Amino acid sequence: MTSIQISEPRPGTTNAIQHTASSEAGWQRQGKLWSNLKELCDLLRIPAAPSVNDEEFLFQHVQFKTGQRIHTIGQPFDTLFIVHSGFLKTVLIDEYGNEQVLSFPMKGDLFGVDGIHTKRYSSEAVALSNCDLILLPFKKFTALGRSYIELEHAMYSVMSRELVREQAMVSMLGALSAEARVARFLVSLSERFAEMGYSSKLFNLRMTRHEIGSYLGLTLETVSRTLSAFNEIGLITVDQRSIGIKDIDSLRTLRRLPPSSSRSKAAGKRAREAAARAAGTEISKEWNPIAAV
Amino acid sequence: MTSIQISEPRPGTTNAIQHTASSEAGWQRQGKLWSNLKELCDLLRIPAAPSVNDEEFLFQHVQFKTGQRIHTIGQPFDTLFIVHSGFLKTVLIDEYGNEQVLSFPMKGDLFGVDGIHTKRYSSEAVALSNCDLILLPFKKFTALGRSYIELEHAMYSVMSRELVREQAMVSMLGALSAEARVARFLVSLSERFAEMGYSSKLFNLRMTRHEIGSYLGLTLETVSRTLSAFNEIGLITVDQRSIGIKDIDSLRTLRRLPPSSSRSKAAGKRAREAAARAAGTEISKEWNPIAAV
DNA sequence: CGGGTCTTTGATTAGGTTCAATAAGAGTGG
DNA sequence: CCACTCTTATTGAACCTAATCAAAGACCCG
Repeated sequence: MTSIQISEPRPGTTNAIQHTASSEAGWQRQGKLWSNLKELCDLLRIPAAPSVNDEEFLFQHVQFKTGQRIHTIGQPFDTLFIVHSGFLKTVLIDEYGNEQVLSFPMKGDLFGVDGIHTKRYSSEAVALSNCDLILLPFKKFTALGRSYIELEHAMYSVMSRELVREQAMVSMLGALSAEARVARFLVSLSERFAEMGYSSKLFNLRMTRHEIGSYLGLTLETVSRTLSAFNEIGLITVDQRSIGIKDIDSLRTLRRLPPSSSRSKAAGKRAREAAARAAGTEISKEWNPIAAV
Repeated sequence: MTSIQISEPRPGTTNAIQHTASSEAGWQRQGKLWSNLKELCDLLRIPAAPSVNDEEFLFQHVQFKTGQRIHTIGQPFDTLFIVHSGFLKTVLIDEYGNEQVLSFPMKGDLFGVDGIHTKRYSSEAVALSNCDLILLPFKKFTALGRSYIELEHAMYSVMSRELVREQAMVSMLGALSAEARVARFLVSLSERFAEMGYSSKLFNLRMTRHEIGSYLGLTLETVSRTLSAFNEIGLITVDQRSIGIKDIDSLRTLRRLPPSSSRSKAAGKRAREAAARAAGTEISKEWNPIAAV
């Protein structure tokens, strides 16, 4: 959104979480200061623990501005975060300082989980827009889990969901073409926006082409070109950060023969069944990337 | 190892877990039938809950033979698995029947976690060798967690570790060249074998080139060629499934400029620091893939 | 308005896939 | 025990997708 990105002077360890809700009066008007358990569960899209409408357990909100870093790699872990509003990215940084985008957390997403194991965050989270986050002190949370079984289970569930998401990501990176990746990315964004109550047909990207590329294992040029190509064949409209979805079904089914790998003899069998459903052969030579699935 | 692979007629839902330890007498001699909590924690490489040397909680072992399927996609979830001995693979299967290998669980690894969220396994696990697995009925386990805090925390920890592993995988697929992926794969295998008490210098691959390729997002040909190339320049020796590690350090530091993506302006700063350490420039044009890190 | 960031588009290159053919094992059965 | 088959592995040659290099345009914010 803006150009500040990462520009913040790396808040020392605790500093990052000190933007308590009581500062920056202008911004906080539109955000709540505390949420109860019920709201948490709703936000996380997990069956709310009905027994715990208890008002005594409240979780603090914190606001971050575009470009601010929520936590850094190696910082001692003690808190999980739930996105109440806004958009972020989580990134890994290699020894050359290159960023690898891992996820784009948005409303209802949990992040910080990677810190549990080593007691230090293994990734970095940055606000891509002004954000309202809910703090989940891990100790407090596990303690609560012991009293409220549903909550504990919810935690497992959310972590499992994250794991499945990562698996899907691995699968995508391992097996899909550039166009298919971009297409799926758009579809998943569209669906997320729908869930959040925004338009699924017209929305603004909160991240740069570079960040999308990193997330999808592509270069920013390829992302840009692919979006332009989708635009030309009428699947979407593109104007900078603004995306209009014109043909979600084509986007959803767009793919190309996996770059190979995969196909196993066992696959042969299953492929035949699948092929039946799929009906119609694969893609012509021309620029017509839409498989008839 | 053998050719049975996946050939099993897809055990109906419950069938898969019915190889109770009391069948197949010949094989079970060499495996334990039950493990206590302490052994579980040791196996999982997590700080053992010292208070729970309790002999009353025992977990059943189950044996699987090469090629047998432990669980299938969509099968109702109720059990986690810990590998006591043997080698497996977990795979996702797309609509064309293509396999995407997600992991190669071995001694001390937990799998089945992806089933928690949807109550159904989202992946399939297959034995690549004869295996001895420990069953962790999820209900029983969470119940125990409530009594033994350390155990609950251990579960979070292991799940977090899995998540970090997946993140590393995503990062690798998104940013590393084919040679670097294969090199890292060999290094991680070597390290795992060392942990398990085997030789880190000479070992047999338990999986096919095809499976490695799927895991690394490459074709089997590329894997084969890369191994041959490593062999030629003396990093390893290869003879079919047998791998000899000759220069682990070169394998560990081998990489190539990320295919792009990544490099951000912020990276510029960090890159300079990193470059200092890195000292020495990148790779010559010739086939000399070893960076001087 | 000016500098910086982000995006688009073109031309070229190259890493990795694809197709194809051969070889090497492993298991089976006569 | 050897022939036969099936799976797995190796290697070559051609092709193609996506990366790289380069340059210009759009947008944003001070």
